[in-house]
Amino acid sequence: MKIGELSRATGTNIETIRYYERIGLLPEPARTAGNYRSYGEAHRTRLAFVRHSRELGFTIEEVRSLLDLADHPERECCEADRIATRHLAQVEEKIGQLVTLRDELSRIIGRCRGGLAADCRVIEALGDHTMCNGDHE
Amino acid sequence: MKIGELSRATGTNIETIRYYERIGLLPEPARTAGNYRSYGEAHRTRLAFVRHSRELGFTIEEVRSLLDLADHPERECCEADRIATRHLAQVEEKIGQLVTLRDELSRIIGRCRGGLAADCRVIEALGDHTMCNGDHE
DNA sequence: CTTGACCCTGTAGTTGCTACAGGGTGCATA
DNA sequence: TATGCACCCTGTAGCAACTACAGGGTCAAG
Repeated sequence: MKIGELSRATGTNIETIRYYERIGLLPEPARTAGNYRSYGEAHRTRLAFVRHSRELGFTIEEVRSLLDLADHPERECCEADRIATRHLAQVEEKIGQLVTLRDELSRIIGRCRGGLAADCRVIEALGDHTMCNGDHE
Repeated sequence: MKIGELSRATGTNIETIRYYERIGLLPEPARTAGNYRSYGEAHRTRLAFVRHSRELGFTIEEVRSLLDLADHPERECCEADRIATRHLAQVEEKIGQLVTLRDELSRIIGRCRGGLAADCRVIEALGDHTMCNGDHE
């Protein structure tokens, strides 16, 4: 499989694939006579793992740890659970923040009376933090 | 006011203040004899506006537009409302994505039976996208 | 034998900061 | 007067996680 095929097969940008190789997430594949990268099924599986993890919001370093575990099936797997659990907590925190943000924005918006910026509620609210309820960050 | 004071007054990192000046979000302040930046109340207000906007998740370019409107009170303010509304939509979309993500993660996690990585549900699920319900991204 | 799609390396850009290195300023204290 | 210390200056490089070239090489079809 050439890199373009792998790209299409996994929905990953070609540049991204080469980037993953450079940072050591993907192993260096064999090369053809013309110096083209040549991938097999194992590469596709591994890249899919990486992409899926990234879509779920794991950082590259977390993906590295998860891959490391996947590569060593004889190890304890608690680490994977720990990484995922910590990540879940972060996602939940982020959701909370965004909900606060959404409420703040909703409160600010929609009061445009089509007038001049001088009377704009949005601009006014942005300048004056004390008008806020929630503590965004 | 010296930069350190402005930093404390607005809860903004000194490097960040200088960065905002460099990219033109804050005007260049007057300088003292010793070449120290010297800020006034107007600078503090403007920086507070910027920080507040950033905390609400507006991009630098959006902040630039909003500042531009704030600087021209004779203009129509609909643009501000438009920017904020678009941003609200983005925030709502992001919340939706994260909720999907959270559900996905919850489903994956917590099935660790303390065994070996070979049997790990987390790693298994990461490798196999077809186990997912939602369409994260 | 040339066209076009594909691939290669290497480097620089993106966003929004943050972190130095290597120096200067200004005020209090010994 | 010296010196210590907190603070400030410029300029550049780093972070995450890619993305986007520039400037070239490969390969199959027509």
